[in-house]
Amino acid sequence: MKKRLLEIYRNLLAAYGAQAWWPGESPFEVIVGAILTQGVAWVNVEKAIAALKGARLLSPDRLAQAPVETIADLIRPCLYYNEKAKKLKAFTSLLQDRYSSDLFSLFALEIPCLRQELLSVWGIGEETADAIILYAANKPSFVIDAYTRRIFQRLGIIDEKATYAAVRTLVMTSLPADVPLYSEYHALLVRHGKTRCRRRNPACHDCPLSALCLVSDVAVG
DNA sequence: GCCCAGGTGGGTA
DNA sequence: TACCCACATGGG
Repeated sequence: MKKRLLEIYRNLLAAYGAQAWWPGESPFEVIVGAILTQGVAWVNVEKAIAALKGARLLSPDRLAQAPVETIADLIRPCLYYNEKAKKLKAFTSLLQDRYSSDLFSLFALEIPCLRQELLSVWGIGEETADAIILYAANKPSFVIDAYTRRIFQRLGIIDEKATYAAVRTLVMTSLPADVPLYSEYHALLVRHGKTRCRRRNPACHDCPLSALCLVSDVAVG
């Protein structure tokens, strides 16, 4: 499996080049982006982050002090802005209550503890937690998203019923725990997914991964 | 007008 | 466990 996953990685890298993820000027900005991007295109997140910056609210303390209504209004371009304003507050509350608003105290935890701590926050699920661990804390935790599942499914690597944990474990037990590798791999999967493996698209023929596909005639969707 | 985008939580059977 | 729904903008 290791050989196969690395082969996929190399093909994607050759086809699309390095993706330079995650865009963000600070770890906190990465976290905010990770929450705001839930179920929404990144262009919308950029607008929201710009608005938060403009209002000088892009820091744990400032965000913790700001009313949810104010935050919601600023992040309106993102979908579900009321929900997401609450999620941002939930995270800053954790940071204040348990880590004296110090991000690096939180990041000092080992990956399993850090992951549990993040998952305990309302609004942070597995994908968001792993994105924060990988791209903000710079620790090796592979991010599984809808594209990853779809692509691996169409390649015949995973079952459509595979759980998040199962896919993540498969990848993490096969690949070395390497932050640059995990970062780039996830970014490339998203890039490929956007280009080729959208929900309604038929199977990938004529694509960088077609030679690696174990399934001859993949079902749509 | 329609589809869908770098998800999560809560409710029901 | 396994679905189903709410959340509710903006670009192609």
